[in-house]
Amino acid sequence: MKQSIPPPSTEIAAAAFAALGSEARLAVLHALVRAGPEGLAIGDLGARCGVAGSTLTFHVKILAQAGLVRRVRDGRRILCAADADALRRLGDYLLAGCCADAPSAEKDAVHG
Amino acid sequence: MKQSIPPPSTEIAAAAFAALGSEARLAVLHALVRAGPEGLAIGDLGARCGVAGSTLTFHVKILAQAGLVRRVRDGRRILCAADADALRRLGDYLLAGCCADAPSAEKDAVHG
DNA sequence: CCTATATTTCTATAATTATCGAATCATGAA
DNA sequence: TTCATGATTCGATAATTATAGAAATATAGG
Repeated sequence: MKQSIPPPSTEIAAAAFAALGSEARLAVLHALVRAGPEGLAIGDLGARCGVAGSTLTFHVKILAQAGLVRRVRDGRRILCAADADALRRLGDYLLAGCCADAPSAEKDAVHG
Repeated sequence: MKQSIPPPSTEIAAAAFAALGSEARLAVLHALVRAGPEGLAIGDLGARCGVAGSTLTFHVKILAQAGLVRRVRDGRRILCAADADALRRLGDYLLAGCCADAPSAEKDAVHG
């Protein structure tokens, strides 16, 4: 059963999409999604994506501020993990309200 | 049955997300999704979103180049409509390959 | 052809974003 | 405390993006 989740404001959704709108960050997120709930440390991400540590910090912070990635300290490392629920919500946002304003079509259908 | 669709490259997906990463464009897209398959003309979009015509052309072009919106001429107007399939694919992209690299968890599950 | 309407192109400008090295901070170990 | 490691902050720079007015283009109608 699908629970009802408040729709994010346009502002928040746009920030989340903007966070994904960079090849570097999308690569980071994809690595985290593939890594699953245990996540990866910043350093591991840097090794996989080939960018400087300070750049990684920059990108991960943007993903975290957008609510798509969570960070927890583990010793001297920071473990990052993708927030699967947030990603699902964001995906659902894309077609939310589909056809609600359509003049003659059936409402809430997903048009093709 | 869900048909298998080739995953977009990181580059293409990032461009699509970047296209959505603007409040103005997200408002445009949302209006088009709500309008359904018949779509809306540039001028109608301008009226709803309160931006100048040249700015609308700019944003709609970015959405179209990202493959999220289609444009067809109708007399002296340009009708724009959201591409629901593209939006679905983009939503699916977010959790694609989920947990594939996880060390001990079940594969392809959506972690929470 | 002339006019009106709808959209696009051109141009300029303001604002934001991405990148990385160097220095700094935080943690754990000897 | 000293050292090593992992991450962040700072500062500078290059590149991209958003915005809109003015001029140009496209279409329809008289």
